[in-house]
Amino acid sequence: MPTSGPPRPTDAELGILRVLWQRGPSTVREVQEALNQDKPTGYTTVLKTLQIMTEKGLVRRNEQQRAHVYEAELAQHQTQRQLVSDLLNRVFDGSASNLLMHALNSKKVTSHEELSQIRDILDEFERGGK
Amino acid sequence: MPTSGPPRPTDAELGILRVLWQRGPSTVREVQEALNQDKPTGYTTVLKTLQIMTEKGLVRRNEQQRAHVYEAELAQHQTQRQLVSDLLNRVFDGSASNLLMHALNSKKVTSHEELSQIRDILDEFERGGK
DNA sequence: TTGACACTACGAAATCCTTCGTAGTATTAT
DNA sequence: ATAATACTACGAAGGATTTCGTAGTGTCAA
Repeated sequence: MPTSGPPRPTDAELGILRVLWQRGPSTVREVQEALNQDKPTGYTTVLKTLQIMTEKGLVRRNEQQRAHVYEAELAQHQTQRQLVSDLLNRVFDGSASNLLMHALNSKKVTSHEELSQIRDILDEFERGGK
Repeated sequence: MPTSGPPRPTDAELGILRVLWQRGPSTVREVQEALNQDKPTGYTTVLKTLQIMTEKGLVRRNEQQRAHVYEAELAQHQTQRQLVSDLLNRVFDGSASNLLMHALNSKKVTSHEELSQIRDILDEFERGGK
């Protein structure tokens, strides 16, 4: 068994990861400016958090340039899977149907497109077995 | 606008809420013994956490008896909705289909019953508009 | 070369989370 | 009545999270 991957990211860490997924590898400055669109965040706050995330294995750091370049260790979909799996177990006793029901109900609107997209996923899933 | 409800429960708090949802209104002792099935937990640890949860509005306390009786402030389904809505926004950019896909993939097995149950939910949702 | 500027490293404060020990009070059994 | 027992309240320790200031160092233009 391989070593069991990075831990669940905290709220602030997730905010940074979202930027990295969207922008790709980025400097502290770039991340900070992206976060500032939403909410004022000090430069050294972002720096420190990224340093901690490096220790945790949530991001990887390239030190070739003076301004280090950070990138997410896991792809977005891997973290998404980790977090939804966590919620499924901790809150929904593993019931995916229950989870979906609450997801649909919690949204203001759900388009017909999205619903048929979900049906496609179900078909795919039922056929492929996997 | 009404005051915006209790905060997101932490991990330990969620463990206690699960017991309260399952057992109904319970004393500290009862909660502690239930938690001990899974993982050794000190009595005063449970007590203290329940006191904090009372301050946060996560549980309600009935002090009629010497051993106070606690019950969850929100029904299980309300908290489930809160948490899934949170995850949907913070991690999935509101895409329910994306969330479902990861939920299905993250499970070891998904029965045909569960899949058709999910289809029922979709039908219900599409028809009712609600 | 030297001053302005940008970047990293680090320490530390403020808050939260989790855990547990101790003190105080009430109940129960002998 | 008194000792054992059960319960609440409270403080505090230890760790994690989030934030920011300061120091040190490198880069670049005038």
